[in-house]
Amino acid sequence: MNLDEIDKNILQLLQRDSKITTKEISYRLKLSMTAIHERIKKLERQKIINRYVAILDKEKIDKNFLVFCHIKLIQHTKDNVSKFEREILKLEEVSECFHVSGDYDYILKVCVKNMKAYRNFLVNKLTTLQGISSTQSTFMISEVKNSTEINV
Amino acid sequence: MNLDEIDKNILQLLQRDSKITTKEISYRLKLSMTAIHERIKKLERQKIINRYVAILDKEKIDKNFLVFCHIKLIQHTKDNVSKFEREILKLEEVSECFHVSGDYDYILKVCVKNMKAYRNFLVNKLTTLQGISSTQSTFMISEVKNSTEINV
DNA sequence: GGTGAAAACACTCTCAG
DNA sequence: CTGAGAGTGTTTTCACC
Repeated sequence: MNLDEIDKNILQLLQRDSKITTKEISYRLKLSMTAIHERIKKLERQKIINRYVAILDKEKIDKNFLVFCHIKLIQHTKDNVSKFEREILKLEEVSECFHVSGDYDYILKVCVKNMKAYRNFLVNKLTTLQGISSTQSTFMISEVKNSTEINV
Repeated sequence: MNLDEIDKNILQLLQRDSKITTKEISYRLKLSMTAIHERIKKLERQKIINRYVAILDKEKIDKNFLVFCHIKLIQHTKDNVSKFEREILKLEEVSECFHVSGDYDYILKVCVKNMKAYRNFLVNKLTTLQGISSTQSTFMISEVKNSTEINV
């Protein structure tokens, strides 16, 4: 896993724009195309680069109503937890779900069209799951920063 | 913006794997390469596809300590808010920041190496910003789902 | 809207050094 | 790591449905 400065630079560039060519990277980092190519392939093999994805404009596809939903479970038995987590994976409105410490057990990031769609999600999907003790919704007013980039 | 079923299918495929070739898409959707190519270019021009990025494995690059940091501001004057938001953008540890309704003003998603690094971020970076009334940290125990895909 | 084909080009990938 | 060559995918254009 030992990443040198060149690897880190490559990862930074690819995190910002994965359509950048090895040619362009080799030009910027003053290395041959082959060297850059080998390094990228190695990073992919090591699964340091997990995948390449297209990021959409949430507003343009009418999914800009973002809600953080905090969930408490009734019991934290192994069965309850794993069943809940399996069900969450199936909900397409949930883009992220983290098991967390603190006042509640899970934080969900939910992406829908509007409040009506959120209500529908809450009433007909989320709260039909077994084992939920309470939910608390926090609504996004505006997006200040939303990046997939991590500083390496 | 009117997306038909073909556009939606293309967007779904590209959100899952942006390295998929137009050839492969045309095969799956039973359309010619030319048609697929034209549609992708249109989606890019319309900025429905915002960008293409590489997603890294947080664990492998030693940034798997994820914290949700809830922030309250002292005053919500325009100056305070815009200055705070500008400063947040500069913090590389903050991958996401949303202005939200509810008990606090902002939710930050912070990605660092470990608790020590988080403490350092909190003490030396975040809380040196002016206008913050309080912060509350919620730590990730485990990641259940973490997707960039949105259902179109 | 769509097809299919051809040509030009760019990038990826491999290999010898 | 480099440079060059082969292979593959992209991009554009065309005539046409």
